[in-house]
Amino acid sequence: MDATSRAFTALADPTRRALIARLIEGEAQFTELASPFAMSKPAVVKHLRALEAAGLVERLGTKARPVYRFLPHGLVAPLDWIEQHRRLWEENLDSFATYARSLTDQEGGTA
Amino acid sequence: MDATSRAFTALADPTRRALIARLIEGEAQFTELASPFAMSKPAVVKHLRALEAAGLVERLGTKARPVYRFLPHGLVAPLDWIEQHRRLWEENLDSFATYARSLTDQEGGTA
DNA sequence: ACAGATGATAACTCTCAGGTTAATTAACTT
DNA sequence: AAGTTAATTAACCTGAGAGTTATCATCTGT
Repeated sequence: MDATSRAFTALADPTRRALIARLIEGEAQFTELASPFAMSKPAVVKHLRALEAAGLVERLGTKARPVYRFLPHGLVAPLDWIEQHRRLWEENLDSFATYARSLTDQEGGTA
Repeated sequence: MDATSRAFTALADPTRRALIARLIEGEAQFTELASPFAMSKPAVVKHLRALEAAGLVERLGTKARPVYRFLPHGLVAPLDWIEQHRRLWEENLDSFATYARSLTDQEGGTA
């Protein structure tokens, strides 16, 4: 699976988006990260692993009491994809407008 | 499922991203949309349904020979989410920098 | 009217994501 | 060193996603 797909997949889950939102406030231990959610702790662990795999989060400190940190670079791939395609869309609109105008100018009539 | 999750889910699949990229070039019928892909036609139909459900694509014209069109508004929700959280991250960095500077200024030492 | 092509649906398989409980590991505390 | 707690891993269940083939419906052209 490519990096862009992994990033979009990671962001597709509301629990994972909430974890990111929390980590933007600052680093946190697992217990604090898991506390807002109704689900079991292993479920939260899996979400954190998905975020790690997508490069959105890293684990620091000891193995038994790690601290989780947000990695903003993980947002670059999905952001770039969306912005590039929005730009392509706008350019396409421009070129269509230019084309339509050239028709109008040359032939003096609407289709 | 909320709209943001649907949009990110739709964008998580490379086939669906390729369909969007094609539709940005202009409207297209089903056969043309499906032709670049190795998979069967029903598989492409399902991807198009996912894009419709996410508000990224609409179907126009007759039911039997529809034309598919890209809907740029479908990119708004995921783009907003990413940009908002990137902004929050930057503000958080700023506030941390401000806080750290205030400590340095007042107490004249590094922690 | 009917033959061919186009697009969609039905029904099925298979894999994987997201959840559970129970067991395990690793660090602190005393 | 023994016990406690925090975090993870193991093993399992279930449902949804992505694909298949076969069938059906609807236009189009002659």
